[in-house]
Amino acid sequence: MSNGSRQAQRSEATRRKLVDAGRRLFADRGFAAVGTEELVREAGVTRGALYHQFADKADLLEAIVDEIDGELTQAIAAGAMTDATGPVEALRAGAVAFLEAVTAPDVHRIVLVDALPVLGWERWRAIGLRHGLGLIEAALAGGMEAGAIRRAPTRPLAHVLLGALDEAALYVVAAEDQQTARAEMLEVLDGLLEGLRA
Amino acid sequence: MSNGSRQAQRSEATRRKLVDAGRRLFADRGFAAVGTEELVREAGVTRGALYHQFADKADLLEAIVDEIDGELTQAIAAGAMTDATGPVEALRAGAVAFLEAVTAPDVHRIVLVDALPVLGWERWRAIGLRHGLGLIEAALAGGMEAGAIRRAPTRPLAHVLLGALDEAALYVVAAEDQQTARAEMLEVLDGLLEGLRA
DNA sequence: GCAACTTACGTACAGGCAGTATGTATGTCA
DNA sequence: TGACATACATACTGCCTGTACGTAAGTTGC
Repeated sequence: MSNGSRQAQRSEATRRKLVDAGRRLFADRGFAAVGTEELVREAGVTRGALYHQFADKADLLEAIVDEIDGELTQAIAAGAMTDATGPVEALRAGAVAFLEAVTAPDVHRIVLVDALPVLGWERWRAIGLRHGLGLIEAALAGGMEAGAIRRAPTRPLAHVLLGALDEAALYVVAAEDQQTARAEMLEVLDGLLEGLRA
Repeated sequence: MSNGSRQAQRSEATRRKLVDAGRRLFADRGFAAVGTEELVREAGVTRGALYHQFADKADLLEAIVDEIDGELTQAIAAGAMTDATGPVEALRAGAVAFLEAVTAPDVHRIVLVDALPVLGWERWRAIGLRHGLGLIEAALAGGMEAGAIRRAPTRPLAHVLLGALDEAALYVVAAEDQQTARAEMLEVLDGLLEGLRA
């Protein structure tokens, strides 16, 4: 792959425009409700560019989900979870940060609502494994190794925890009073996480 | 509502045909991949009947989800959970039954994958509250009243548990070896539920 | 038991949208 | 600098949902 070539730069620039436009529009009105015509208009390119850069509309969504998930996980891992006193505390800090960040429409609408049926569970899971799911699984494995967390199959446990977090996020976003909803959810999640201790 | 009138019977019959056909086809290939033409052909009616009985395609999906969710919850509540020795045991029995029943494609594909973005979270949640979510919440409230479960906001807790169950179901269905996946998931869920005790 | 009305369904049409085929310009490399 | 590849532009096709309108079956007041 010719790296910094002018063509590669141009490609990358249009990909950026399409991904950015997709994030905005899909987050606002949902994947299905945004036509490719409006999408490329917003991005300042043509449909030809879209279908040159991506196989189809779902492929663009996959790129968007991957980016959002990556940013989110990166921020949580590098931020809240780093200076935790132990594995359980790290997971709790991650949950707090997650519920905080998920208020942004990008995350919940695109990643939690629209992505699953469009990409199918396999592709969706594959993205998660590279990011949030992987982070949780690593934290769990580390905690078990250190004797802080009761031993259990890490992969299924990570799935279950992420499922709980996702539903918690949707609950908070849809709540009329997000403040109390978030507080209640953190209390609940805290209880679950405490139950993980060895 | 004229009850047993011949018209009402006819209406109910075509509704049944449409709902049944939808369950089969949507479960197999997903909501978006099945056109209304094929749907009514399978049901043995015409598009006119479809759009007379339901406002739109999503409205049909809502009826299907409501029916599936109702059947599932009814079966679990009347079956596994009745002869449990306590609230936590009842929840565990419910989880077992749920993971067992969810292997049928109706449930996971339609209810867990397709329904959310089509109906939106509000409508989706409203259905759940009438069935599975309501069942869990009632079990939790009863357990807290009886002192068997640690006190916590029941509604958010029910959401989180159902989210965990849903993700567990998807995990099991997608697994190559469903037997071990289900066993692992039950072990994990059991741990979470044990953590609920007072 | 018939006429006015409603319900249930059939059919043809219109708009929109995803994906493709084909053309063109720009960049790359021997 | 000429052959080739990449990146994009545009026109077109098929599909699919929802709607408008027509018709037949059923129901109710008198």
